[in-house]
Amino acid sequence: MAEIPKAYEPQAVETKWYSFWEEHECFTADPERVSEARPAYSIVIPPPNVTGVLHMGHVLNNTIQDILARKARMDGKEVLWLPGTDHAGIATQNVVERALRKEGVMKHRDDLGREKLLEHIWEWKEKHGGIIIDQLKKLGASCDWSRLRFTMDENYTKCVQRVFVDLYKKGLIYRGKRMVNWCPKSLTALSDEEVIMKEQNSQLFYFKVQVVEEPDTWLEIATTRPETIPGDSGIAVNPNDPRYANLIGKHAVRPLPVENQAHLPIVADEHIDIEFGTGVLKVTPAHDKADFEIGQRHKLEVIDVINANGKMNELAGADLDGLDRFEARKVATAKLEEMGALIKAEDYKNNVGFSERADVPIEPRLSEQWFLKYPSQEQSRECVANGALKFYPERWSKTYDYWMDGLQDWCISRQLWWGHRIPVWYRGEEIHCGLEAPEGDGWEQDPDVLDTWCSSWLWPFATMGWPGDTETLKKFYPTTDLVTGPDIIFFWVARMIMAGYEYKGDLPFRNVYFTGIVRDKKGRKMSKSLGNSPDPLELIEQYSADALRFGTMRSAPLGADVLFDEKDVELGRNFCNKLWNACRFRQMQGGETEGEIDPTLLTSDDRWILRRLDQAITEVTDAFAAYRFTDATATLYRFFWSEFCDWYVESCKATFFSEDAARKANVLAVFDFVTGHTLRLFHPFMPFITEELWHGLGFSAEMPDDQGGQTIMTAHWPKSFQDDFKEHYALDETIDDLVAAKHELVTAGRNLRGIGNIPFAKKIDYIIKPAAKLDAYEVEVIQSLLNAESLKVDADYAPRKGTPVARSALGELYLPLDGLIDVDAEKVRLEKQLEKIASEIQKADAKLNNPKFTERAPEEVLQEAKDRLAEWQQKEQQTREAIEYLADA
RNA sequence: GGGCGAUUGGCGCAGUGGCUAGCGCGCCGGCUUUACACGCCGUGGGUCGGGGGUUCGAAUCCCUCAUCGCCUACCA
Repeated sequence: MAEIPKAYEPQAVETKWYSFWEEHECFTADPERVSEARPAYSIVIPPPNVTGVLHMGHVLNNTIQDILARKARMDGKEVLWLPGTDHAGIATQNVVERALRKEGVMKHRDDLGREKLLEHIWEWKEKHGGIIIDQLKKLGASCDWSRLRFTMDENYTKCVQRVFVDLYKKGLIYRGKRMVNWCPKSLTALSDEEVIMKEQNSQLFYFKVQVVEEPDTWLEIATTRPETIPGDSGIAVNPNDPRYANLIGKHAVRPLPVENQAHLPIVADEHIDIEFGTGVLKVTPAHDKADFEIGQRHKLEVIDVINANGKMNELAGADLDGLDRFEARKVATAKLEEMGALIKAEDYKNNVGFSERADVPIEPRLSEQWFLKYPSQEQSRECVANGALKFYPERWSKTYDYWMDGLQDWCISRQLWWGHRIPVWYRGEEIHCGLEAPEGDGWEQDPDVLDTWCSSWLWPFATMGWPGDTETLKKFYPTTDLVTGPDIIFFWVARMIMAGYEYKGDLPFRNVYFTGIVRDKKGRKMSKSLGNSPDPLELIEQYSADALRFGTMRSAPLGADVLFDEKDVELGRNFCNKLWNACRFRQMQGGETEGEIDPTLLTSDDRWILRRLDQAITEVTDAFAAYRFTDATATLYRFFWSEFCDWYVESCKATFFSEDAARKANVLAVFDFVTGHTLRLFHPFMPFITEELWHGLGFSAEMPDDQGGQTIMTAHWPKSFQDDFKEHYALDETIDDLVAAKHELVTAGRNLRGIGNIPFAKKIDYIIKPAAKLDAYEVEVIQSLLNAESLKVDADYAPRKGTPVARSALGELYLPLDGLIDVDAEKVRLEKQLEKIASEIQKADAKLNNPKFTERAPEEVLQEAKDRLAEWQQKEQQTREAIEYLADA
């Protein structure tokens, strides 16, 4: 047995064990090992962006996955945790382009051209793509790294293309000219999910237009976008609006001087909100989704006045031509005012869609794009509704269902270079969709690439070698659990489910655990600009990975956001230290670990801690089954610190310092039994320190060597004790009462020192008057826990009236103080206590005097209430006596 | 506009019909007690967001109001 060093040095220990696990292939999944006796457990990582660095969200997410994977291994399952990274189209291209501009390699991507830019991005990927993988290893992630995947691996790319071609042939993918969300900065179309609505402090401008047929009539219109007036091709009112009924079918003239000064038809459309503004809408079909649809209904002209880059064009008129859209808004407003058409401008809050990546307002734009009609919609809705696929917390299934109910076709083409190129070729009017370029000359491949999510929605099976019918796929698909954030429920989760049904005929995972969002302790979202996002690597450096994991899990309840506080990590660190020192203390006692427990030598404390351990095993195991990791950590914390260290270990000291070798050996055996179980219960949460201590205490010697290494990783998950075990060791309930009474007496006894302000270190003499015969062992332990010089057992003890006393079911514990008491302070304390007792008695009385209660409450509830009243009355009597005594003193 | 969630001691949370509403951190007081000051011992501190109802009994179930958060939405 190697000696456990005095100070825990996590950095060296963590590196050592991670290498050990990797060398011994502890993370490797082998489909051949899967059998009835050894079921498969699988989980695919939500692939982080290949250029990403580890943040607190990853820590939370991957710690949970690792906990699940490690627990599954201890349950005897063959575990595949499949890792990988995502090429993250726009994000990555942005990052690399920015770097290249900074380095002066290019000003704009057109300077380099497609091929060259892609070379640079690949180069970047090779250089930085491994960073986050190394960081996950630091965290302790037990992924099967031999299967590391990337969404632009050759095989993966083939999957993406194959699916595209298939859906094209099924008629589910089509090309069309539609209104899309256009990002004027990235110069690409975006899906609805990539647009984030943000509330803006805007202005609502009221201006007037003249009705052509009735020159005396002016219509007032409210708009937030006066710069698009040149793109207006109609005026719309609600058909049920009496104010404007007589104008329908007539025309109006734009106030802005533009080349094309046509008369705009006034149309009636149900979509117009009578209440809003003036109830009159200017219709700009080219620059607003709703307007486009109104335009379609009334055959209005589409006048595109904004270019792809967000600048106005010549159709906007000479005044606005070439201006940025926001600049143009100011100019247009000034122009309206100059013309006397502006009535007023009022402050107004509205929601504007922003590009998720480029963070600029998106521009609705008519554009030729590829769209996808979602496949397997019915099955995908059904599996969540009927519980075949479970969401944790369950309430997200409503969100899911709501979205599935209103599915809109997905715009999948992106005007980018980094990504999977669309497998379609054109030659004149001809079009070819296939895995290979068509035969013959003159074919041009579509320049666009696919939305990133258009590859990641295949992740669960594409990473397992699909479309080949591989062993991995057969054994590990569908996966067991998916751990991800609810923010990508539509982006990713829903789409994976649909792809899973469409291509594997089965759901992709059975359970989805939605983590909360990691916020700072003030509840704010973590962000670079706020600077409130700690670097997990620094936290690991300072506190250890185990501390970070435990601290995070301890404050991350299922279904709630995580308010991250570095204090939590500190607590994790402190806990590791406690664990470490408790094990060190064990080792300092010497003795072998293989000691068998002799049931005849078990003390009440031994039995009690075994019962507590059994309880902890049940609680932690149940918590796992319900994905309640916070509960599991709370149980472990309570059990190990409050029950094992604070009471059991302290009780053991009486034995350890005694001369009784047999008794000592038996306590050590119990101690080892408990720590052996505890380390295993902790292992999923704190893999490194538990492995170190497992070896340090010599438990590894008991391990089967079936994976080329002796490791706690494959030790069996503790099971709740069987009845025959409990019987053999006499672990019956009566133990709990005895030990609880003992603890109560000790705590109360320690409190007696408070009366005279006697420091705990001072050895003093207590006298105990036992209620029944008290074991010599119990007396010894109580004396030790009280740090008493002596503890005299005297069944006939007749204390002087008012001697401080502590009581519990075990008996009475006296501390003769002989004039050390501060009479006044003590009196105040007792008076206060009396008030509290009186109020409790009143409550209990009221309850028992209520005939409805006494008639209808069940017998045991009634009895409890009676007992409680009696208890309080007794306390009242005792307190009165003490006060009386003080008055005499 | 619709939906979801939250509201319990200073802070973060547990507690879904019945013990005196718990826990962690913090606060306060005392301790170099033979593992651990990243520690030990102990004390305070809450009319469970407001109001109403159901019930013998409500933090817990129902109604209502308030505040906060999240998601969703083509009110320009």
